[in-house]
Amino acid sequence: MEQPGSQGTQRQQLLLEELQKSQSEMTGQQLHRCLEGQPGGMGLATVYRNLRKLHQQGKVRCRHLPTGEALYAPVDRDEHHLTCVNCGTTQTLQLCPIHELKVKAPETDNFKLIFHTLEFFGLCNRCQTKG
Amino acid sequence: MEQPGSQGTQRQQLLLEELQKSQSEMTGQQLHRCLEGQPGGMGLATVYRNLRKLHQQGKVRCRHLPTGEALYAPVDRDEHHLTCVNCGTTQTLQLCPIHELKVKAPETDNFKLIFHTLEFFGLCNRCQTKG
DNA sequence: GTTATTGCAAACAATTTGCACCCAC
DNA sequence: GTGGGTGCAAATTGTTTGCAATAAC
Repeated sequence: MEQPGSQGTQRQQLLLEELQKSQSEMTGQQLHRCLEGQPGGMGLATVYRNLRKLHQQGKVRCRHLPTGEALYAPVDRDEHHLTCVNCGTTQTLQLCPIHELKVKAPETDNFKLIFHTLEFFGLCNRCQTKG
Repeated sequence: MEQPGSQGTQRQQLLLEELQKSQSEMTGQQLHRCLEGQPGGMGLATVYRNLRKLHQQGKVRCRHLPTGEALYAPVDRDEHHLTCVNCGTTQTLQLCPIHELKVKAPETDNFKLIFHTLEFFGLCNRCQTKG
């Protein structure tokens, strides 16, 4: 298993930088397109392989759209999402309520927490009034 | 848009009951297999169509395995998960830290919260010692 | 040299869709 | 009879894998 502190391979580093640069979360496909042509361009398979490794190293977090696409973001970007179950639009929530709270549970005793994902679902303003 | 309070169709009700009955989260495939043969048995397409509707009505929550499969659970079951990024095993966390905390953010003002998903990632006991 | 990483194309699997049929009202 | 819900099978799509070539150390 790759050690947490390691830099990772060049390609992994590149993906991570690309994600850091981006304002928003990116899919594997987007990362692939985005790096295409560039000197560091890489095949789709490599993109996915490295995204998985980055996730295993706790450097990258992902969530899934209803379409099944995975959206990736660096874990150090501490933001979460508000998604409308009706229209599917998402807004970013800068605040993270978890960090104001100690997670205290017997289950976490033997578990080394690295990051978490938190997503709120509900109805956006538009959909409330439309409904 | 279906109203939040509605009972939904018979099939939706059946799926919801099946999920309530189950101790653990279920995939679409499992629900399909599980209902097959039974009088209420339904095609795979119908299972997915109705799961989507249940999610839109805020009655069902889902999270995705690294494999891309979606796991469904009733929203009223207030549990979350602890997933090991290395071996992928998951434990259930009965406590929900969010409920002890008011989510106070400008973004949530016009948003009607229905439910949320929260998942912790890190290293389980085994993988910590192995690494 | 040995081992891990890559690219390509083929394979995979979960999910979605087209369409004809059926049911409820 | 009209509109929505359903089953089936086909199509779609994101992701993974096999394998030979390549780069890392």
